[in-house]
Amino acid sequence: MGGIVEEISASLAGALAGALESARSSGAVKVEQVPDFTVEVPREKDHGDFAANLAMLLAKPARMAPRKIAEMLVNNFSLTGTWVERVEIAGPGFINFYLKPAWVYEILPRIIAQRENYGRVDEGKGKRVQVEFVSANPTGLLHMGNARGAALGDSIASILDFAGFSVTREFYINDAGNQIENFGTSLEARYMQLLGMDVPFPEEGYHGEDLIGTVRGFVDRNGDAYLKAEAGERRAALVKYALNEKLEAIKRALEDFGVRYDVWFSERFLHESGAVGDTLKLLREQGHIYEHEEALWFKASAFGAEKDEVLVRSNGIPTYFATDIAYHLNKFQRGFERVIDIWGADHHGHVARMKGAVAALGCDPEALEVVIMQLVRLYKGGELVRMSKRSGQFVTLEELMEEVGKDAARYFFVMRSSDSHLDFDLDLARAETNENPVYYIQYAHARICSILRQCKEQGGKVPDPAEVDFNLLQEESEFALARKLADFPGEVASAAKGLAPQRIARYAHELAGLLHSFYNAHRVITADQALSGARLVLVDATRITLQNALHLLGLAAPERM
RNA sequence: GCGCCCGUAGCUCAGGGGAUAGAGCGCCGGCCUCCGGAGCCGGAAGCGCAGGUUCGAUUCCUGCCGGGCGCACCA
Repeated sequence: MGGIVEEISASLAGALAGALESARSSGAVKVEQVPDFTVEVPREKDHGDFAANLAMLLAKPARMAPRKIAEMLVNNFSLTGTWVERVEIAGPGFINFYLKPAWVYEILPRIIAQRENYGRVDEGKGKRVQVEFVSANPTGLLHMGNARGAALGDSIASILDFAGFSVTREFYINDAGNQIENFGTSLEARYMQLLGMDVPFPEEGYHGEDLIGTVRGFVDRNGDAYLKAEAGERRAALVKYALNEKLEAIKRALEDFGVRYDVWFSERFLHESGAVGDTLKLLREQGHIYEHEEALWFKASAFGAEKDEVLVRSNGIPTYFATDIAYHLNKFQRGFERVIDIWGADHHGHVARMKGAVAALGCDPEALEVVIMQLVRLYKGGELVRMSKRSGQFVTLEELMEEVGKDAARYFFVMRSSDSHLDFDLDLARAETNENPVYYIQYAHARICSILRQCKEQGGKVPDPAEVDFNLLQEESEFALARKLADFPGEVASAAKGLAPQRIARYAHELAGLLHSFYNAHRVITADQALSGARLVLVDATRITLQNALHLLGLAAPERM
């Protein structure tokens, strides 16, 4: 597994290290250690296919001019058995390797053979990793921030899976605690109001319009049966009904968005199973808890946080933080080696104390990674739309999908880094649907499919790569396309390492661009059968790679548009 | 005030210790008798400011300026 680019880079590095060895044993260069050098693909084409910085790093320890060292290394470097055509010393002391162009075409048979697995790498070595994302309160519908979290989390999970990790996608259901109490009083007020009573709506309640519809459904079923019931019983019935309805709506919306979870984890379970109490006990035994003004505090400041935090209020009710600690302990108890949380920027203050709590429980705080995503700002009619469940003003995930489509929305959310703000101009997204980059990529895929259909109609087929002469691919745009295909495994590895789906988004866009350029310059199906065969393999390999990249982002790879 | 994130082209954003910093939109000028013009080709235009580390800084560090978000016995 891994890419041809990585293989060649590694073998060149090995050969250079060997060259340094022989230069050393002959006494030409005097250094104690081989420095940590790199063999990379230079940005400039004119600087070769690969370039090494070894000579520059040796300059100081060897007390020699870098170009002089480079010369010595090159003299001790054997070209036999490699793709290297020539070596050049350039600039301040770079060693630039120029390869026989055919090296790039080695990738094509591999792609055809690996199909939907092309691009898989083994960064993870099967390590178990959990990605928890969205985890929206089941008290309303999903908004734009949740949508970004969904697109990000799902793509990160897919990329990690492709990079060799064993991934679990998890949604944490906040179905207990303070907000549920609040939810209950809000529902109760709506219930009374619907039944004609003049009761005030709680100021801090959930003002969302959707709640009225939910309660109306409850009334249709139960009528005024709960009017005379005891308040606690009434609220419990309302909450049970509403939570179920909201959660189902959330599940449906996420599924329509292309997101499927492995685990839906209930907060209530943590309370009912005694996990919260056990966790508090554990912390207390370790001496990380103290009492102050009748509340129980966690010594978060002892673990690098800014200040200590309340775990149990003076009224005896544990805080959200206490429950969250129990939840994270549970995650580690389930055997995950990496635990990744995707949070909105408004929760970033929570990171240090959560890591502190993990450390206090004897787990490795490094094993908890929190991806902070900056908030989404929604613009409509040139004005900022305030999104808040309390105010009831928000655009839901469903509405977003209706307006711009699932694929466009998902691409938009992951095309930029998570720690970059996202200005989502709804009008623009709606008006310029055709200009959305996702169509550009999908169009490239559909275009190839069209060529392959054409080929089939004419009685032809994509030949077995073993029978193809790739030396016929002499055009620059052919080389550039194949070269880009070879980059895919490396891109997957970087995206996984950086939890950065935007890398895949950009890669797919660039690959599509190269396909379009090639397509406009040259015909695939021509009278020249040998050349057509080579080009068919080239575009088929492009189709496979585009499809794999699109799937990592949860986007469709349409055969027709 | 303290903490985290961000200041890159007119706009929205990628990138990142190296040798000539990219894309989309917008703007200007071209390209189909031809496998899908939802496309292609060309052009103008940029690393907030000041120090520091380094052979080399747009990238790392410090300070400043500007923007966002946090700093509850809320979640």
